[in-house]
Amino acid sequence: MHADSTLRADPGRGRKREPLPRDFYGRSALVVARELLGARLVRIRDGARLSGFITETEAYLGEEDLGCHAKAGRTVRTAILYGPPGHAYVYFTYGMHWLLNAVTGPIDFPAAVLIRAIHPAEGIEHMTSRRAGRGFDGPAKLTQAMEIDGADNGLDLTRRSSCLWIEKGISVHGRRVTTGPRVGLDRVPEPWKSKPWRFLAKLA
DNA sequence: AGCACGATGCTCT
DNA sequence: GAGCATCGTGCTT
Repeated sequence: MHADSTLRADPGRGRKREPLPRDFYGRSALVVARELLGARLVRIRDGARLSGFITETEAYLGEEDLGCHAKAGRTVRTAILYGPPGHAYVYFTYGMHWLLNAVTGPIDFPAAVLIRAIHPAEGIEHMTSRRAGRGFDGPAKLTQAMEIDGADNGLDLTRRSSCLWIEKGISVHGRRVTTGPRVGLDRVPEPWKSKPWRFLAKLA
């Protein structure tokens, strides 16, 4: 049984199985975070497709946002956030985890969308074995399942040659979207701590 | 079902 | 040297 069978097909137009274009990412991280719900995250590994539908995202918006890494300004680590949209920002945290973001908005405005969870679709066996059967709902869980790490930092998500991109997936109706405060920002001051910039999709 | 905690190393102060 | 956009285990309820 294929996981796709539980999800309705995308009725929208536009080419599927093609990386989303640069202008998709060139908008506000808030818009991109919402629009990425239901999109298909694709990873090519050993010539095979691993993919999953994005079910949870968070937006991080500029130097003013004290939850965003760019709050410290332009550094070696955050330089990618100031570059063109549509690139991967992959960073290491808690001494062992890699987290995947998509850079958004115009050049010189540091913003990104964190991809926090996927509903697996292709290459499930491969991803499950990477996870020892422990699931994909968590930003470090999906990177482990898809073998995404620091080597992927800066990749252009609009190019197939990156072996990492995002495609049009299924459309997620507004009724199935919920928002809330971003996770893990306990020591971030208000109002940033409580901004409802986390987006969750209930699929099928 | 929920909380506390340790693992483990990079980044910025 | 402190803090971290987390996870899995183990213990309590």
